[in-house]
Amino acid sequence: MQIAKKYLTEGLIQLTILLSLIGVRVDIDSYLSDYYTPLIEINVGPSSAYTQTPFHNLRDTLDGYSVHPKCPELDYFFASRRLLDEVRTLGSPRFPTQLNAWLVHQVSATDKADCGPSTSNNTDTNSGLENPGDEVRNDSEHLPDSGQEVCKTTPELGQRPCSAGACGFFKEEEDVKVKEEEEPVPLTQLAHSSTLEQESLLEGITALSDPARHHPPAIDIDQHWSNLLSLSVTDLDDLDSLVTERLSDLGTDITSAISQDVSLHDAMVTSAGAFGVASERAESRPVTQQQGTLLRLDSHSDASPGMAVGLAALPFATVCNLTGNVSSHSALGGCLDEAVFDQINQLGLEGLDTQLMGSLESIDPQVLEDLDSDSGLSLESSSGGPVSPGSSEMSSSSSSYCEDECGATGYSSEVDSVPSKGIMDYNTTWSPIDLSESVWHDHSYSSPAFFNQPSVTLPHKGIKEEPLSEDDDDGPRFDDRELSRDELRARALCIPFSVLQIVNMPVEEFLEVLDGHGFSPEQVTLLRDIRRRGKNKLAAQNCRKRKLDAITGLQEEVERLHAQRGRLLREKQLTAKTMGAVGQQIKQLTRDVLARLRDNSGRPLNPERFTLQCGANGRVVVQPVRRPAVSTSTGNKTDKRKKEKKQ
DNA sequence: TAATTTTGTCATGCT
DNA sequence: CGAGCATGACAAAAT
Repeated sequence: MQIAKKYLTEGLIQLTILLSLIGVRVDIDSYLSDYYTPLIEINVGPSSAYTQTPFHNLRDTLDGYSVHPKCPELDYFFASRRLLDEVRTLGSPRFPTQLNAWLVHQVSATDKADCGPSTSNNTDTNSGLENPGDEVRNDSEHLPDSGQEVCKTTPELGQRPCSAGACGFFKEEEDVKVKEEEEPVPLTQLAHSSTLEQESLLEGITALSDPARHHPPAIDIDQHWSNLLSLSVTDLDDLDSLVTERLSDLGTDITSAISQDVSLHDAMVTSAGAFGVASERAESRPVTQQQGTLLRLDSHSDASPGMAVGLAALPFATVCNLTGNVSSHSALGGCLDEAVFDQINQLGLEGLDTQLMGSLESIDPQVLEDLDSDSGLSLESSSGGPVSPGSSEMSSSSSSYCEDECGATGYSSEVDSVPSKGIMDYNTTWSPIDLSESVWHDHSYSSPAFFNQPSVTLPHKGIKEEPLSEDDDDGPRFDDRELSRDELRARALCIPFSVLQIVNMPVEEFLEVLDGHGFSPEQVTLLRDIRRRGKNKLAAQNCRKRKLDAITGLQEEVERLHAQRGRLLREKQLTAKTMGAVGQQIKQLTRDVLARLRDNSGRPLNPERFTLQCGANGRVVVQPVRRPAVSTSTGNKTDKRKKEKKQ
């Protein structure tokens, strides 16, 4: 997995460089950080509780990166999300669909007939997966290992290795483009001229094109490519949720939805308006022929590699979206849009999202039960929060009282991440896109569509209770014990607001609700209690989180001080040893000097009775030993005192 | 089933 | 004065 991750990361970087050459702006950091960091925070997030800070306090400062002081990490999140939103706004419409890539191989002119229609025949999911033998056979026929043979048999193949390299794994794109105008570049040559990673990746291409050297089973080749290069490109928001929660159910449909032959070269040439060569070639050829002759990116939608779907696909998803968006400015971009994005729409939106909707409608209540916390109020740090698209929507909202900018901020729980009945009824403007972007990732109560509902439209008496009671399909299975006590109480008193609404709405709106709906005193009391308990629950969670952090910090401080103490003790021992050595040298010197001195009667001085004293002016004076003896005695006394103190 | 941890709630003080 | 936050304490639920 690490190797695959390394490949994909490096591939992403190279592809980013490539795209930047053709004028496509790609912000890797935002994607990588936006995607991976929340995942980290889900599991070991250092401040998941801090992110629960009610965000309506932050709504005015998010764009300015001024976030809650307790949550400094959100600065990074919000900055990344802002960049992501900018990228998303580069092109519209946005396709929350998936796209599989990137098996790169060569297709001869005789293969056009087979490959070309495959681009349009999107419902065919076996572009390389179900017919691996055909792939190998075609490759073996048209892709001999010799580059010269490639030139002879398929004069157009010279373009494809470049495109293969353009798939993200070659650097000198311009050079290769020039070469592809002059002469075909053999695959092996390209592979040898690249970096180690390129060689590793292109090794598969060579293997495919060289049946004489490698005769692995076709399924092995396909699996190899699936593991290495089959990158299921998924929308950033619903990626991990789809993987983790619905992969088993939707795997087949995802496969069918995203398996299509997408010509990256189309996108490249389309986007590479700056390259005259590419533009000329693009204009000189019919679109259909382009699709047939250009590099073909077989989408091997092997749905099995979850990590390939979950991790590796992400950067490429953004790249694909970007490519599509940028290319839409040109004529070929239009072709690309029509040929690719329409299919993506059909397959991805209609297929996947309807599948999601259907699966959500028929979702097992047990799942809800698993997701639901005891009281429905859980402090789950939302993985999708930082990347939740709801932020942009909410930022423009003026009346929302639960602007979950960071996704985990506010009164959140997993229970509302699933469209449970009571919540679904408020979500009158629910759409598949909203679902795919928020439901699976945003584990908070504060779904944008949900909380952006004007409060005026909310209070339909019993509107929350209706679905709970009227559900014929799974209502009875939605057990009451899954509701929190406050939810049950609110239900009992027919309060037309959810607990999270009550807790998250601003105090002004809360007061308006209390005054303007004719609630009974019991209802008002319950509403206040629900709000107070919900606030306090979050406060308690934050408090505990802070306490744990404080404990951790103190433990680290203790360790640091222990290390410092050991260091100081060693230093003290060394100093004492040095001082002892110096004292011995002084004593020896004193004896030598005194032995050379004589008293008034000409006798040598007794070293036991005299000593040398160094004055402040540098003069050395002979003194009787008494005074030094006194001083030493006092020194001993102080030492004894110190020792006693220590004991 | 007991021990431990987690979580929700209440009371209280403070801003 | 009320709302909200912080936190200790307690109890119930979960592990």
